[in-house]
Amino acid sequence: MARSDSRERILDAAERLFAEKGVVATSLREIGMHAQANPGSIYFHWKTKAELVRDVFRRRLEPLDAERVRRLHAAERASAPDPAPLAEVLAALVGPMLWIASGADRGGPGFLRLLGRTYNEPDRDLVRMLRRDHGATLERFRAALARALPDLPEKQLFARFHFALGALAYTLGSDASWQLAAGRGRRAVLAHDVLRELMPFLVAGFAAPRADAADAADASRGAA
Amino acid sequence: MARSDSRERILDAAERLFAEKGVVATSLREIGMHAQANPGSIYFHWKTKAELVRDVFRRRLEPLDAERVRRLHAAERASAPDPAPLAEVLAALVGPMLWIASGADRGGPGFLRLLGRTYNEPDRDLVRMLRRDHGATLERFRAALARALPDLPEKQLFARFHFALGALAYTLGSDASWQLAAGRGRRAVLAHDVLRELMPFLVAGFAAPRADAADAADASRGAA
DNA sequence: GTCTATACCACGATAGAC
DNA sequence: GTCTATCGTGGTATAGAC
Repeated sequence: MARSDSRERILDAAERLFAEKGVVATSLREIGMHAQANPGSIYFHWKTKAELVRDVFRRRLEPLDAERVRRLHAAERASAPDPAPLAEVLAALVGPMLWIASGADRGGPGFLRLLGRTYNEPDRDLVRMLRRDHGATLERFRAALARALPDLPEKQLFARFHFALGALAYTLGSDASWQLAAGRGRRAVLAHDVLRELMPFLVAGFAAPRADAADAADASRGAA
Repeated sequence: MARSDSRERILDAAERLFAEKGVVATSLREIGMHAQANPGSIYFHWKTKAELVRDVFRRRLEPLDAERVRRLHAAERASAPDPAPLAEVLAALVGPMLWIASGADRGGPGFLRLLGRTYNEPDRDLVRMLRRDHGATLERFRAALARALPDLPEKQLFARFHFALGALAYTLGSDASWQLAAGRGRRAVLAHDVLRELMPFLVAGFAAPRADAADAADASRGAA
């Protein structure tokens, strides 16, 4: 297939370069070079750079979203009529990333890194696009967490959900986290370790009691 | 003072634009326009764009670092000869951000947002510069956390420290978190609320037990 | 369907008038 | 100390040969 051949090569090269240097800093010229395709030929497959970016993410996120929802539903069925327990919901959110990390045909650790970085990237349109295409899945998890923690006020739940996504995104995106087990040399193993460490941290964080008055006063005290 | 006048205006404009659109996406022309200064005149004060960026961060981070270290030392003196307790160390790390958020002359919530975004920005040199200039403070906190949690293996502590920084960075950087209490309209109040919610989440996360075998197996189970 | 060549523009940075 | 003018580079995107 002459068509899909070049198209996939371009997507692969773009994914790798985006993960390394960021989306905005990667030029179409560079993508073309690394894909052994001509920069100009990218415009046969996509109208603009933004649409190429969209497809780079969609190719990986659609299976990831599907797997997350599948595991969430499985957990909910297993515990019905009670809501799925907190640890199960979080495992359905985080676990499929190990599945991503362990398969090069699913993007591997490189895509996880790209994903982590991009969620916090200051490109308005890019984040907006991600939210439009894949926000529904996150909303399902927010709702499942609300059912698992019926006593936690909505505002607190929302805040903690963001903390969890932040811990996930930053850890996957940061260089430092990939050096955690630098001795081993293999990145897939590393992502596995990091994500496994994340689970108890998140479970405990979500289950934490509210801040009492003393803590809050202490935290907000300014300079002398 | 003709000198510091324009210089400060440029720093202010750069800070605001960096927070809105990101460092790489902001041009010197744009900074000059918003600062009511000529793009070319920026090169009188700084040799390159990178040095301007460095100063934008340094202006805010040096007081922030100093305040963090001051509060950490205060906590350590208060509990000596025992190590400072976990909650106190975390409060010294997070609390001074409220102090930043509450003062426009210290950058306000805008700078917090910039800081949150930049820690995850894929610009290698920028992150490297931040680490070189201000990594020593974070290292002090890592060491203080190790003393507060002597039973937690170094690798786990390192991972959890990254989770905490991630939750902090993402929350401060994300647009969504700033809409938490959109009804109130005032951003400083909002940053205050968000950071106060963060404290119990982090304390519980750091104090969490290690993952047991069952959890780990569950989290790593792939697709069917 | 892919390549070459190129238009067009904005970028960072410099030189020199004032 | 600030401005204008401009250079060279490299970005996205297009036109048209093959």
